Amino acid sequence: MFAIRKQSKRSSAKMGVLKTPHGSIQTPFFCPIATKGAVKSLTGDDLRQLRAQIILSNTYHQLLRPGLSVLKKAHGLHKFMDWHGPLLTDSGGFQVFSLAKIRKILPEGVRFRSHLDGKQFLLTPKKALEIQEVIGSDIRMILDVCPPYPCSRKEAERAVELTTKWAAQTPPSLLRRGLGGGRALLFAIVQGSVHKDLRLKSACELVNMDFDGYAIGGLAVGESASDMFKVLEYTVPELPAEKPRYLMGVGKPEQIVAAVQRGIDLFDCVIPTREARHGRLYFFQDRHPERGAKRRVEGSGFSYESASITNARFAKNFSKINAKSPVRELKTYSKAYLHHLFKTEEPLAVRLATLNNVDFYLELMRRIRSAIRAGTL
RNA sequence: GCGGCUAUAGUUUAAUGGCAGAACAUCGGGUUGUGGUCCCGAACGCGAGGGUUCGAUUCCCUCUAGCCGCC
Repeated sequence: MFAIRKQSKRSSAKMGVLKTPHGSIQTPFFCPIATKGAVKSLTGDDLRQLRAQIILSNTYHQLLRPGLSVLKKAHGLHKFMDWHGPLLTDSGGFQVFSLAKIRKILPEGVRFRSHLDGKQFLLTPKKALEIQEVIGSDIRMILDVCPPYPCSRKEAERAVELTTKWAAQTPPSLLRRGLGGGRALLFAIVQGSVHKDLRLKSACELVNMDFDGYAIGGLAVGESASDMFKVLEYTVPELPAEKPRYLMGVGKPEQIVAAVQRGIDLFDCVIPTREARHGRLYFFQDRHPERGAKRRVEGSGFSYESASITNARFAKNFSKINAKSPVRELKTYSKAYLHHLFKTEEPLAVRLATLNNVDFYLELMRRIRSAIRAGTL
């Protein structure tokens, strides 16, 4: 299921292959986000052109729209959206955090009042798995409670308690490993905010249940980057290295590199897609890494910049958006043209920017994997 | 040519005899398991001249320009 091909001697970074029903994934990898069933503005063909390995969707949002009856009739989200590679679904646990105003945490699950029509419904751990079954995802997440930051110690304790309790309700048939090659993978999520004892407790309890992989949740919700890495330092070693480790919702390129070095195999983040829609573009700076590089990524041998393409300096910059990209559009259009598209609010602007940023993140992961292979990370 | 109305930021405009506000545009910053084309910040202005007044963008006169009528 998860085979480690190379373990770094310099750090906890490792390279491997993760098998899923819709294909194998080279690790470490990054999931572009398709919460509502599309990586915003991109098609399935676009994702193939980008050489995406896997994408992420969301239980809560898929339940609301299109809803289970449509998804059943569509024979799952893969066919519906023309994406035939691996698919990961978040459980709805993040909406406990992001939609805090319209939900109530109960012992048996989370009661949401739909942000679309006000209808109430109860999302239980069992229901979350049933929805993910209908979606047909390859990697499924246990419903968790993602507390805000800062939060009281009591709130963090309760989040761990419920997350463990709900994980323990997983039907045993879903946990038996090695049965039927086509079985979806099931991951549990470690909580505990920034409290070491709670994180260790949460990790220990979940690891004993023998899930296919383990996620670290409740980070990148407002705490400082150094607090986040402190949590990783003591939490990651508690998670078995022979199973994939997933840092949810992270992050900036340098944070991904640093997390890989600490033993993380899998990431997702809205940064590339959301920032693309706001005109913030990511570029590698291979030619002049010293000059003008906004960020140098330690230990990885590359520099990058993120810049607002709407800045005046791009108005007459006729260099290609990305001459080296595997994506035809990025090799064809200039930065000046993309600048113009944003200034005039042409929808094509969002699409080209999204292609660029997803391409950047996927290339980042390819560079990380080759650095591990080369022994430099 | 005559009469009326108007003139405030690049644009559209608000208010005021005592610090001239906004929106869009401009310039810059932000965005972390997506309720998001969003959030934050900056620069930029009283058509010209004269008068009244302690003080005029505001009241008065002249000019200039624009709009609307009438010849």
